[in-house]
Amino acid sequence: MKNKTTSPATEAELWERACGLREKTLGHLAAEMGIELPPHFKREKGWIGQLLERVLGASAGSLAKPDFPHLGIELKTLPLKSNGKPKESTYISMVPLMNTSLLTWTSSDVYHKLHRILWIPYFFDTAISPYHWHFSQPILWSPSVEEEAVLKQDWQDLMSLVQLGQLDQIHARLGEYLQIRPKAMNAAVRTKGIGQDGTKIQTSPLGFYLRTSFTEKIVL
DNA sequence: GCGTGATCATGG
DNA sequence: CCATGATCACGC
Repeated sequence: MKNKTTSPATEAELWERACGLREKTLGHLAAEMGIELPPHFKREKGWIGQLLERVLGASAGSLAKPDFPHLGIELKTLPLKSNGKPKESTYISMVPLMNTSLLTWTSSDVYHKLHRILWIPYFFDTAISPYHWHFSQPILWSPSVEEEAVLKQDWQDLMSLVQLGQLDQIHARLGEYLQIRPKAMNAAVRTKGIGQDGTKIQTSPLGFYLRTSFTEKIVL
């Protein structure tokens, strides 16, 4: 992708740009940026997110950052079903598996990423070409006090399993708003973690995700 | 290998 | 139909 928008100076400017996306099609937006949809669209799972980074002027690439560092705002695309509800869970960040003893909720990646999010919803529909998919009304969101209390509890519960060497007991059914699922190229990928006896083991990389039922409350 | 962007594909 | 567990692409 070639064209890249300059970074928005203020939250208001970012919001203006985001609202300009409303009702636009994916194909139209790509054309404006001088790029084409990839031929194997299904395999390029992050393509829309990366397009929006460019369109809205987010910081480059895969650095560990909020997408808009000076604004403290994270950018997330959100696929919607035809009924307007989210189709998928939302990836937030990797689960730290080593050296987590001093980590707290407010010092965690999850806390910082969820502090403020610009959601760009779009209608996901495999019955038509992705070229014709429409963006919807953007949402600038921060968790309520009540929501953050639950998120914090989920994070603490899940992280305690990580710290206690109980990785084998972690699965996606745990957590009310937050869940942990694999996050890797495939199931053969290994990283270091804490095992049952407290020693270092090789294990699968994991990620924190927001449940679809939680993001549904955001878009409704 | 790790972290960014996520959705895919199948079993229940 | 749906969430879980698995997977895809890319930068460095």
